[in-house]
Amino acid sequence: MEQKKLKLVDLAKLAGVSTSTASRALNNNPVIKQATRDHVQQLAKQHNFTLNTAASRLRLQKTKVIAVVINLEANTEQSIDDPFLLKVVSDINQAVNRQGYELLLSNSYMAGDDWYGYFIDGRRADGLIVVGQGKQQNRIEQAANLGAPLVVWGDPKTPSNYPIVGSDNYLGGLQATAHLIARGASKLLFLGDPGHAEIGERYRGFKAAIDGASEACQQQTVKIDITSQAAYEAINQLLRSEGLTFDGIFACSDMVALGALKALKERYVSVPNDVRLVGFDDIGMADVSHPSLSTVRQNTQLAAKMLVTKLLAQLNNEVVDSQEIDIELLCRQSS
Amino acid sequence: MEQKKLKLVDLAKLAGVSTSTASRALNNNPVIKQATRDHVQQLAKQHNFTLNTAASRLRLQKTKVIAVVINLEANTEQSIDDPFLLKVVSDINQAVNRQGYELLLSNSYMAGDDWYGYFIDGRRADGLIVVGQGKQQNRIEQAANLGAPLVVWGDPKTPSNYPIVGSDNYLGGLQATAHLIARGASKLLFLGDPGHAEIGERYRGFKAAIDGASEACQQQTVKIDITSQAAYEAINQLLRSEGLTFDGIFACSDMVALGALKALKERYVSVPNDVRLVGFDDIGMADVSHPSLSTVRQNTQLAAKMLVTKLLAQLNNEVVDSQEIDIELLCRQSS
DNA sequence: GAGGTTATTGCAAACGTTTGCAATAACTTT
DNA sequence: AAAGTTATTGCAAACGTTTGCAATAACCTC
Repeated sequence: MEQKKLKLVDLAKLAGVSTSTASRALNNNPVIKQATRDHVQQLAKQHNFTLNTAASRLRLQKTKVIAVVINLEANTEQSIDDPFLLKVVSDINQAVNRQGYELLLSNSYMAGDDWYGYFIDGRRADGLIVVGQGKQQNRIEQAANLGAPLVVWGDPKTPSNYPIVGSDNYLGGLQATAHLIARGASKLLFLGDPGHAEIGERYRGFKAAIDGASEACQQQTVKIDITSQAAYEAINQLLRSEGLTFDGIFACSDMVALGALKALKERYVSVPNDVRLVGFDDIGMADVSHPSLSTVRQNTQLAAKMLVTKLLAQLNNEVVDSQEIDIELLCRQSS
Repeated sequence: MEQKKLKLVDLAKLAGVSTSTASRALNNNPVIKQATRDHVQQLAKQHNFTLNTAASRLRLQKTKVIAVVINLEANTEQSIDDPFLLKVVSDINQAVNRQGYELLLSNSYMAGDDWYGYFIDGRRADGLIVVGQGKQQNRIEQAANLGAPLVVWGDPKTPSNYPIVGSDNYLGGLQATAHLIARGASKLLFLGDPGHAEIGERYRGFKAAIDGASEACQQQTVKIDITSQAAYEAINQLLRSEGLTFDGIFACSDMVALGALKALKERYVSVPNDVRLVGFDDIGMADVSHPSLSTVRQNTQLAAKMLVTKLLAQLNNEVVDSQEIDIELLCRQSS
């Protein structure tokens, strides 16, 4: 069982051909006679031969690996726990695999600030997918400027020298808020931090919906972190100090919405009767929550596919640009 | 900006030393004079020099990479969406990084069946962390037998030729169920598939608690997949066909518990008054749910640390064995 | 200051692939 | 059957590190 690792030269010897022929045969190079190819390949299978990727990468100067960098501001040292982000990563993993690439999961802890050097020069990956635009995109910009093949999951409306794939956050915010208004809400609350790129767009949509409403609406914004905990506390606090000053909430994410929902329920504010609530993302829990959560669904699967496609196009020296993914308003019980 | 990649030999030239000295200097080899080391290192920083990992790995015969294999039965082609599993991966990522290793995220789609060949022989990683024991562990066994450094997140009680790290599922099930009984439940329902390794242990704990109860208890088991959807449907179905035949549920996971909770609420079964409910995992949502979900907390952070520690020990040729992680029963509103 | 010891550096080989080019084998064509 | 083509294979170099060993430089000791 502890047999010596079979190298290409050994396989070649077994097949009675030279190393070069063996190599070409494995890569199905048509210059090699079909019979020889079959023979070598069959032998390889039989001995479960595997190429040494280190050697192969060194020679080819490419890795067939894509690095996914989780780019969170505060959480640098913490593990992420927003299920939505993890879902995005998982979908990217799928998409990457389907293209025959491997996925190196990384973050700034490992990569430091010089992503180009670390990943590209360091030959750890052929390209980068950055998840989370963050507030400061200087590291991304730098990597892009140095010529790193790179795509970002974020807000596509952000002007940038790199392609961004993401949902139409503006439209999402607009539709969600318009929906709240249509359902009778007139005192609207935005829950989230407009300083964040994607959320800022959702906020713009929120305001646009209010501006465009036929009836006059009040509005307020509570700026919080994107966690259910923060939302829970913020709503609690607000209810305690000001009472029920709103009848519609557009939460910047489902986790935030669910935190708000909990606070509301605990204080016997009925959702959707007293307050209508819409979230963003459509995480699995949105449907399971009670009342089920109306939300703006982000098509992460399609997005992941686009991200990878655009990245591979860059590896192919094509120029690609940002792209918006359609969102879908899901009206469930909370609104 | 599109400057040529600096190689070690170039850096050496800049520093006025030989390649070998440069190499040793970068690795802080004490055989090199301190001044020289400083000089080279400073120069490296200044030019953000990065070693070519492909070359380095080829030469060193190790990668400084750990592969994490998501080992799910059905979902092979689907992206995972159980937030708990994703949390585990995220925590492993942390732990791996802290040890200076990178994380290759993989699954059977890429790796095929011969994990030893693919990862170890293929020099893609130095060791494997398998997440999810699954029902059939032949692939794991095979890899372990071939000598792959490998640890598994699963049920540590399973006899195996490889180390397993996981929670004390039996005790968790026991405590959760005993807690339900202590709170007055006597008609108990187990929600989950006992055929699955870890869940089987939870089920054993469930039964043991009932056997050990001072009062006689009824019990029933509803075998479902580990999804909130399945739980929702199962409970709905059960209520419709049989009515409320239980007053305590031990769900094999939080997602399952939350699915059940939704079904109960929709049918106006009060939790915890009519039915007491305990889940397993302590995902973020457990606390945010309303009523908040009592559950058995799994210490994924500690587990991740242990997994990595044990894997590195194996790389160091030490022999390690399975280990159980303490669980903690969290009594919240649902029970 | 000669001989011995130790601290520091450099030479060159090796890790296992892939590929340009040259060489051979197998066919055509006349 | 010789000469010209084309199909198939092999030789050897290259990818960029790391490291055993030999070489040199620096330092002692008497």
